[in-house]
Amino acid sequence: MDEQLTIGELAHRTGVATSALRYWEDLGLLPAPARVSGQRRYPPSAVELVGVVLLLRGVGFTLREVKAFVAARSPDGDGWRELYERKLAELDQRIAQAQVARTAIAHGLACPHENIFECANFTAGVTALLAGRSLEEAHAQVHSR
Amino acid sequence: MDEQLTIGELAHRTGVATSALRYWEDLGLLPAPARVSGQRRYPPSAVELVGVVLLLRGVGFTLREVKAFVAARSPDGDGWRELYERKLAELDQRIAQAQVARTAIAHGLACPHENIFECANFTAGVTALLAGRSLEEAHAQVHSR
DNA sequence: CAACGGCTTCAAGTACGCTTGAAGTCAACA
DNA sequence: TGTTGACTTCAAGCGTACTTGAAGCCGTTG
Repeated sequence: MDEQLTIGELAHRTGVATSALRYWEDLGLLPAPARVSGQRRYPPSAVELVGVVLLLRGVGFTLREVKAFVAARSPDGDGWRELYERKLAELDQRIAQAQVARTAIAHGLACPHENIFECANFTAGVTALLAGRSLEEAHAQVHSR
Repeated sequence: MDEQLTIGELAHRTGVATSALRYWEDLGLLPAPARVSGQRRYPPSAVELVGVVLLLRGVGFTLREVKAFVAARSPDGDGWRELYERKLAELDQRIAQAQVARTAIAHGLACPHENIFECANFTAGVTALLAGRSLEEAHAQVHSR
């Protein structure tokens, strides 16, 4: 049936603008497809490839990271395994943070306080987040505030 | 002890650059703090406020969305409740998507295929994602191409 | 044949989220 | 008193991820 897709059809099926698809190709994110009288013709599998890009971009990876991710698989070197494991760990962190945010918002909804910051439950996750970000020099904090 | 924080101290405790804090203030994301001879002095609660911004920004909300989120709480109107519920729903979607990505990557790691797209498990989540994004007009697809 | 829709390239513009640099103020300290 | 360090404003620059516009090619259709 549909052996090959024009860029318009691919855009239609993925919800990604044709301009974005060309941009992704320029970045090396999508492989340059075959051409018929100058026009791009994509194999049906391109739909899934675009889907993977959407998925990974959607969870916070940059296009360059996504590129490394999808490109890593072709050479059967061993680098990709480490990369995948790192990405997996990053993703787990993101998920954890998203769940912290989720409970914070949910608590914000349930909590009658007008000042949300007065709720310990609300600020608990925030404080944990900050603990990993503050530039404390480890000591100098033996005597807390 | 530390009643008031300078911008440098706030930056230090949150890991956010002073330039970024000023930028956030310009956007209206952070309230303009008190001044001592021209310099900003933040209440200790500013640390948590910055933390909330970090948390929400970190899960994919834009600064304008975060602004709406934190600003919504002050007027005791009823708009904020709807906003919070919407954000909560968005967040649940993000978490779900992140988990789809997680299982996809994990499967990519476990799967010996050199072409990941040949794994149904890998593409399953992608296909679901695309289903919600494709611009199909429902009919118009009876006769393909 | 002419017009139309969809494709092509290339350059420039846009939105977001900052950072950087210049030039200056201010309090503290030698 | 002078210099140091942290702060101030303002304008400009930067990286990411695109979009938009101009100018043109190509195949189908009236």
